[in-house]
Amino acid sequence: MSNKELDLSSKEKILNAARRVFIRNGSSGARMQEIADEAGINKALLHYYFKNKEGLFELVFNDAFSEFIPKIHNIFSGDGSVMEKIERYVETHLELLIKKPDLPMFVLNEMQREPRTIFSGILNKMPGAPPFEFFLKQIEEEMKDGKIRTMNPRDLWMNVMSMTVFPFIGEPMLKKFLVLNSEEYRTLLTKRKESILLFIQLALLSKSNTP
Amino acid sequence: MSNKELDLSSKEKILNAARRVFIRNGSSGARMQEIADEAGINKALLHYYFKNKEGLFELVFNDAFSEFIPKIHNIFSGDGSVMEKIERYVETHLELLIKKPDLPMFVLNEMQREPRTIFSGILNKMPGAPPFEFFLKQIEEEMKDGKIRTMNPRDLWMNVMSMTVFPFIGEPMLKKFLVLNSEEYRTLLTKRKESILLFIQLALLSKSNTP
DNA sequence: ACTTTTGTTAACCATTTGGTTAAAGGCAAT
DNA sequence: ATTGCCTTTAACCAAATGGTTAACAAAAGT
Repeated sequence: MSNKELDLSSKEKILNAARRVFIRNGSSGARMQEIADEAGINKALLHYYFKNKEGLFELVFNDAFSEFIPKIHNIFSGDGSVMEKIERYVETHLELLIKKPDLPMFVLNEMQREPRTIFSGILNKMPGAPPFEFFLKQIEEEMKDGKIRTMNPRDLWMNVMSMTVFPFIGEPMLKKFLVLNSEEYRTLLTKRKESILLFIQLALLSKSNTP
Repeated sequence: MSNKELDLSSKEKILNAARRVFIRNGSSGARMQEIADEAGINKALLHYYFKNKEGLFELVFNDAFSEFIPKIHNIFSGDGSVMEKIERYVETHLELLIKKPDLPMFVLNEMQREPRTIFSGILNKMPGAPPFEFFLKQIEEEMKDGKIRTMNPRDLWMNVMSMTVFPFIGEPMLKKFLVLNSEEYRTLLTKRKESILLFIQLALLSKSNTP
């Protein structure tokens, strides 16, 4: 239990501890006793406030999306050119990722394991097809109009998300490949926005030189 | 136990089962009994051939790198321009990833949890700094010579790896964003090589149009 | 043939782990 | 003070889990 939490309600202390432990150890690696210890309360109190491990996990997992989803929804439902939306997405997501760098590993790992019934509830809170479908069409339009270079819109979008998120998931591997220590790596991440957007602009807006 | 394994030695059957179970459930989610069942042998036999869970995990984990590391080492120690090396990397890695799509999630997830002592052994089998450092210098050279566009070499390399690996880790999320079902997604992945390389070539070789 | 070594199993064990219980504190309303 | 309600805890429990044992089966060596 961190010092700042001393005056929080027990329920809050538990939730915060659960968040840390689940994110650190994963759903199956997390121990209820460890959560209780880290919250500074008795283990029985976990079950007083929350049904069971699964229930506590669901809350933590759902909460992991709480900031992300509305912001994303906002960006892709709103106005703006493709490039503007990409810029806003990269900026917004990077900001979240730097605040909570271990969230995507946690989320994607748990999602891959079991397409739980749980997820039906959560993923339906996701923007769902409409805004994304619209964005993909918007990309096609701009390509047809010659505003950006023509390519598979889904590949473009896959590239944007990959360059944004992967550095936070592949850190241990990338550090090796880039010959950087943790501090240098973190510094690199803080300058990541400009670097991603430059790369995308070059691919989408420059005059082709290749066959 | 799959049909093809009926005539393998028990040790091999165990290793194969362990691979599947560890990759499916992670180190902490895997159960020795599940491995035994999936191998079609008695649980005690696990401990006859392998010291314990940790030891079995190590073997599986190490083996996950066995194909990757020498191929990578080969590419980056060999001759060729930056663009040629990138092409060979993307092609080689994609080929491995399509064969074993769930390996990067497994590996990166386990690496992030604990910088285990185990890893010292494995990661030292990694090419280590030398070939990567050389490649980064080679990138700088070619940039200085105007052969490819100038940017932070590490950002470039981060982008290349991200676009290659992330689609295999972020599948559940990307499927939502791209409005694709599993089959369509897999089809997209098979055409991924050309799409990544096009994107990189545009960014590195085209004439700039932007401020 | 028989002895030794290797492979395999059912039964067992100790510990861990998620979860419960019953009792005790704390505290506001009466 | 007493009642009743919410909070918190120590002790406890049953199931799951990693690992061991001792006996049995199958090869291999002689």
